[in-house]
Amino acid sequence: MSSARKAPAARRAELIEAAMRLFAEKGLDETAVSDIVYEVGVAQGTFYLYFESKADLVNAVVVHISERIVEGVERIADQTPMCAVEKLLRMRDELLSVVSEDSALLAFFHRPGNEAFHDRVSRDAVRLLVPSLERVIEQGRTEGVFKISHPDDAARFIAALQDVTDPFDVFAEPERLGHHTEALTEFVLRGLGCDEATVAREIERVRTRA
Amino acid sequence: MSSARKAPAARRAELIEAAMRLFAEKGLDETAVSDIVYEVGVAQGTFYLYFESKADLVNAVVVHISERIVEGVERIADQTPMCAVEKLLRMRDELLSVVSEDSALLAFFHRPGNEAFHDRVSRDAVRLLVPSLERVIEQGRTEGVFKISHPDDAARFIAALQDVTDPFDVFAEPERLGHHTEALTEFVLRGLGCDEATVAREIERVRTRA
Amino acid sequence: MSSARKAPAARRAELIEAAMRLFAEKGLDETAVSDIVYEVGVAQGTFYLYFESKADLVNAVVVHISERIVEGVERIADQTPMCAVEKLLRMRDELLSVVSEDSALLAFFHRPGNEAFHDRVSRDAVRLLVPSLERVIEQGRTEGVFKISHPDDAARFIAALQDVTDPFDVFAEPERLGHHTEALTEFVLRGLGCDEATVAREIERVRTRA
Amino acid sequence: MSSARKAPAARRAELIEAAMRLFAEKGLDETAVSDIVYEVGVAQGTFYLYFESKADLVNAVVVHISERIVEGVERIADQTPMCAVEKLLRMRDELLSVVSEDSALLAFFHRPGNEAFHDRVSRDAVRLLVPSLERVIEQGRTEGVFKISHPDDAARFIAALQDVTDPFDVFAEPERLGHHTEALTEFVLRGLGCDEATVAREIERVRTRA
DNA sequence: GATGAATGAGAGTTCATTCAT
DNA sequence: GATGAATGAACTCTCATTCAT
Repeated sequence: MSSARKAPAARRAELIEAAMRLFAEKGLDETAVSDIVYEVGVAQGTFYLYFESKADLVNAVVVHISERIVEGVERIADQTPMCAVEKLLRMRDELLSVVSEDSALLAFFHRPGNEAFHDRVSRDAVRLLVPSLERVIEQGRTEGVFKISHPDDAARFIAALQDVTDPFDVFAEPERLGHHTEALTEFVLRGLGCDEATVAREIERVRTRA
Repeated sequence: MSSARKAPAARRAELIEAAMRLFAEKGLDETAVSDIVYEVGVAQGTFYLYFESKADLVNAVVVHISERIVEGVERIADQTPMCAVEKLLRMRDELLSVVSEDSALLAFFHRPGNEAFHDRVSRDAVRLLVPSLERVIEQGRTEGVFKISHPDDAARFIAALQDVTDPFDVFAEPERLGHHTEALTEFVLRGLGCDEATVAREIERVRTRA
Repeated sequence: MSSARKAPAARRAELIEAAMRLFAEKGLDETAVSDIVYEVGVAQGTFYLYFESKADLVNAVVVHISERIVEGVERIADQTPMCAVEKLLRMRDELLSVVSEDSALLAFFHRPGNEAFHDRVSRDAVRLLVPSLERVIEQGRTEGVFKISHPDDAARFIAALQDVTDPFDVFAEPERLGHHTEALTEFVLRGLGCDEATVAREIERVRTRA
Repeated sequence: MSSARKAPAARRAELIEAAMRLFAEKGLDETAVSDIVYEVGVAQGTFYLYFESKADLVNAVVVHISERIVEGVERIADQTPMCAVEKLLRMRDELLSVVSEDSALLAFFHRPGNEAFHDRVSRDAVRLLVPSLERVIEQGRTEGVFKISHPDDAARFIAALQDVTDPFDVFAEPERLGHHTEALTEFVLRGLGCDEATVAREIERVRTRA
């Protein structure tokens, strides 16, 4: 296959991707290092040139996924001329879309035996999301639109709600997703203390979009 | 040890408890079936009289924990003469206390290598919690205190927020726990559309209690 | 099921029959004592009231089958007023029919994992068959129809040829069975030194019968 | 022992031979994979580099033995300038000698617990022998020396008679072997329809040889 | 960098057998 | 006679990791 010499980073990426494919197919514990090297077409020993251990690979996969998920969201948080509510809702959309549009990712998390992954990515993504969210909430307080007392906790709550891993199988049908999005928007904006006019306006926007 | 003949249910419980102790100590993967039977003082084969496999035991442990967690909460939801806000806050307290007060449970979930447990119990508990929450939210709508449009989604959000498994290490210090409880109360009540007077009153109650 | 007290011999027979059914289904090694007692509906320990060990049961099954196979054949050998050729051919028919008509027996022997059975029954049946055959051949020599020099060896050869266990899947289709029977008759009668007239006559009888 | 890296085919052969030695000593079921690897001096896992399972090794042993047995016999069947009777008798001798001279093979088959082997090798060898025998019988018919009507069935009968696995413990004493060989020769040649002169000549040859 | 045969501890699981009730 | 929970040694097989080539 691809046994010829290769740029180290490319080999590494190739191994990570093969691993993700196999984890999605067979689950973490059922996937042996030998399966991964076979998939890529390299020798058993080659694996240990790129990863210290299987656990090390698992870490790399967790980081890989978390980064992919958080990337776009952070960019939005830092876009300068945009009001907090707008940012928050765009972050929500970005997060929903990154997961719902990557069916490999969904398969990966849904696979029984990948619960450990789910948990670690979830924690990691939440951890990465919280600072961005906190900044946006703070901005909203400055703008006078959010009346919440503890922006840091609120950031955690919102991050937890956005939980990357589809807790309610909401991605299964578009209709459920629309419903869920509307309810989430209402709940979060109210939770942050928006006035009813803003809440109503944003729900209307969600509804007309679908 | 306890090798004499025993009522089947007692033996089973004994094995589940020994397993939980060891999982908390060494993690799921590092705990061998042989460790569990040694702890209980029975033969290797006895284990397979009560569980089809190690995975079957893990399921039993998940169910055992979920039930323990949800039990008290459901009782509160069904207490007849109590207003919805009161129920909701008591459910919150019950949930926080069942986890924070059982240090074995915390140890269990914190142990690296038990992420899979964490995830599965979390899902399971959320699933069990949602119907109770939904009933309470519906009650609150009837009472005119919650203005939320979608009680079912709200129930899911609240269940996810109460995530049994200590998402932010909030149980580590009492001070953080107080802070968290206050913020959570504010966020949830606002999210459900309570009027500001109620929110303020309940936050005050949390604050003075600590 | 049949857990009530029962005549010892009946219980034993019940266990042997259940064992044979399961051996036919799953093979010797894949059938556990626990499967057998479950099939009969008695407790694990009851088995050891009737058999010393699993090996003891296996012996009992071998004996059971061999006896069933050889029984009718021996009766024919000892029927007084009948010529040797007639006896030999009737023994052949009896042997073919006892196996071909008992599909359970065929299933039993065909099952991969029952090779050891096949072998032991085969040896045992051959051993039991030889004395009867020897007497018939001796009778044929006296009658002047067989010219063979060593009746004892010839008996062994014929027994081996009749090998109870369907070496060539000859029972699969009736047509093959007819063909096989004809060829076997020709070969054996010639092997025993019959004159060509007798051989031709008996082959004709086989052919017109079918 | 021989733990250094080795050509795969050599390793495989080494394992097969060690297995045969142990099977002869202790029987199939009493020989653990761990015994085999210990005998060879390699690690447990090494076994599974060369065989998928213990059953896979057993297959390999069956094939190994069958091939060894049949090899010489087939060579004789294909020797061009030789008459059918001569070929048949040489095939008989070859078959008897390959088994009688390899005491390891005899020990192997006699060991209680190796019945399954006996049976499988027997079937396999018979299967392999039939085509060669059929060709020789056909040749004999062309030469006018065999008068049999169904060469294919006859081939099967002869193969079954030659049953490699010592059905009557005939190899125990040389005298019995001589006797057996003589009787077998007589029976087979007559069975194939040789004229009495040929039968008498060949029996004489057997007798004077011993 | 790459190979892949070799490692070997240890896992989960089975099952013939026993014996107190 | 009958029970069935308990036994426990022994099994096959796995797989992350190493290292001489």
